[in-house]
Amino acid sequence: MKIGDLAAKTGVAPRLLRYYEEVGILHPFRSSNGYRTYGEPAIDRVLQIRELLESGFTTEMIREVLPCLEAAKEETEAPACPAVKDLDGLRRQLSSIERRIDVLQRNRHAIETYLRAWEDAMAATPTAADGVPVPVSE
Amino acid sequence: MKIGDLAAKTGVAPRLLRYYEEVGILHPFRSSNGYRTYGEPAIDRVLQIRELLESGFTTEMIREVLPCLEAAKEETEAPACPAVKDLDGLRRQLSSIERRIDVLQRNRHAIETYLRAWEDAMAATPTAADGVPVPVSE
DNA sequence: CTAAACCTTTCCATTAATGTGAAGGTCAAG
DNA sequence: CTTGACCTTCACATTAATGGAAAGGTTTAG
Repeated sequence: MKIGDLAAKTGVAPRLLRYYEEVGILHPFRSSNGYRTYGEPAIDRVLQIRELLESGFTTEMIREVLPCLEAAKEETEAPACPAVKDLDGLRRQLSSIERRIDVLQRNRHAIETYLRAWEDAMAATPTAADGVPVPVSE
Repeated sequence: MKIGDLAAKTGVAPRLLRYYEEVGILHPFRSSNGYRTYGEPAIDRVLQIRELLESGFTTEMIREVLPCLEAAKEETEAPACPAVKDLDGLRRQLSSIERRIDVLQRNRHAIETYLRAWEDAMAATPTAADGVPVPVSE
């Protein structure tokens, strides 16, 4: 698969696929003409990368955790050794992720509460066309 | 409270406090000499901003949700009206947050699994000083 | 064979968040 | 009144992620 094909299948611009290689999170082969060549697994890997980037990971964090995320997918009982180099780094990543889940959950809850209050108010109150409740004089 | 005090109490550089004002997520008063003046609530607000930034929010997202997060804290039954301008934007933020929680949880789980497998392997296997399991010939 | 549609590398631009320094105003302590 | 520690604005630098164009090689279709 050439870079354009992978771009088409993932919706990620060729420019970015080259960038991901540059920062060491994607490792295409090269065919004799110098063209990058990707296998099928690259599709999932790129989608995974996008997902992580959109969730606020940096490419550096991704470089650390991606090998282990992929190793975790293989049903091998004994862990393969890709990320062995820094087990502690991995633990730090893990607690960073946990902190962020926590923040996200707290804020999700606050927004839900706020939205629900608003929706209740909308249901109980005459509203103008723009959805803003009309003040009720009493 | 002047900018240096707030910086000291939050651990956030004055430069950044000015930046947060510039992008509209922090709103100090000005005293007659032109100095920025912050009240006590600014401390929590700044800490909240840091937390959100570190969890991958942009200042733009923060500008959208912060008023409502603060409104949600007040126990007022009827929602105050700060973020009224874009209730739909808020719903989009909410589902974006939910997507991200999802991604984070999936990856937390994968990393936990991987780490646990590694720890088990370490416990069951002779290890060298650097913590890397020694291959056992059989 | 040629033109279109790929691919390559290189370099420059942009946005967000942040760091840093210059040039100058304010204020409190000595 | 002067000095030092603040504060102000303005401007430029940097890093990460991304966009884009230039100049040139390859491949495929006609």
